[in-house]
Amino acid sequence: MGRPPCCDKEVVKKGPWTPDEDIVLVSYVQEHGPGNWRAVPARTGLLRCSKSCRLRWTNYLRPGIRRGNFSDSEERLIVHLQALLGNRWAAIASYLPDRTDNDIKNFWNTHLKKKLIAAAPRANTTAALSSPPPSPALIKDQWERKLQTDIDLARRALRDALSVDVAAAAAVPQPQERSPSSNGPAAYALSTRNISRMLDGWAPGKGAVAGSPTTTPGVAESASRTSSSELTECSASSASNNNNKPSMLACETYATPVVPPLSAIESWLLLDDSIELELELELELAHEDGNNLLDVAIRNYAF
DNA sequence: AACGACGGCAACCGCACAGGT
DNA sequence: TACCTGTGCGGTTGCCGTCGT
Repeated sequence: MGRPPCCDKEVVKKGPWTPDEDIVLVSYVQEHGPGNWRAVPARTGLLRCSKSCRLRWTNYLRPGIRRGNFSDSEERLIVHLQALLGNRWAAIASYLPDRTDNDIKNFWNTHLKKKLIAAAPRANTTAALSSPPPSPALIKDQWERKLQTDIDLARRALRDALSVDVAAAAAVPQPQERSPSSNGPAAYALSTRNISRMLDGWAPGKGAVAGSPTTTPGVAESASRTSSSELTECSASSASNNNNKPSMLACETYATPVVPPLSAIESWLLLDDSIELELELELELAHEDGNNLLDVAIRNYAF
């Protein structure tokens, strides 16, 4: 299988995106929906690689993205999901639909990793959070196969848990909106935030998947959890207005992604520390005993 | 005030995979 | 079935702002 043709054969611009480029990209996506990224540079005149366009959209311009401070519950959720799923950031991000995988990855690498390392003296088992629990009884291949099975089972059960817990959705802690005063340093970042904000009113038209740049099962799960959100087509004609005003988004109605009902999973994931240590120990034992992660979780937390 | 070290984060790179032909 | 193309994903890089000296 050959490597896909890369844009670097052409003259492509690299580096930070400018507000003008963002507006061009946003306008294009409004009109055509996300996808067919290969056509974007050609049809918009952007001197950007198609991959760069996609990345810019999915990680920054896409509606419904929340940036900035991670709440404590988000932090703990990430830690536990990372322990379960490993560095599968897209899968982890599917459980935090308003966060991008890139954001979560960066947050993990810059904050959580250090935090866990700093907390290591508290419990040696914390190391298990950043790497699969090694079992002397299992050789690497066996371990990996088993891990994959465990992940699949865990994800299925998480999905089930989420689907039956709608009633508890109200209990989901709402992460704090980042205040404008805590914005990043760059004035440009501010402007892109504004672009993102103005896109809150936008929902893709037919054939476009709202806020779902990926087709991974995890995202599909995320999408299923937003099924109650109302999606309405936007007026394509509005996209021709390029004056960077919110009014350019002439959607009749729109829906921001519904925060998924996470209380059941959170009640399991957001354990207190003492329970957490017991669980980690048992998870290691479970691997040696041939049990799966989910059995342990169910046995302990019975969701 | 100037400079260097450090940290955070946006963006890039390259591989893997899925779907179409 | 094999190949091609588009897209997704995780790892890594490099820029830029902040902090300390």
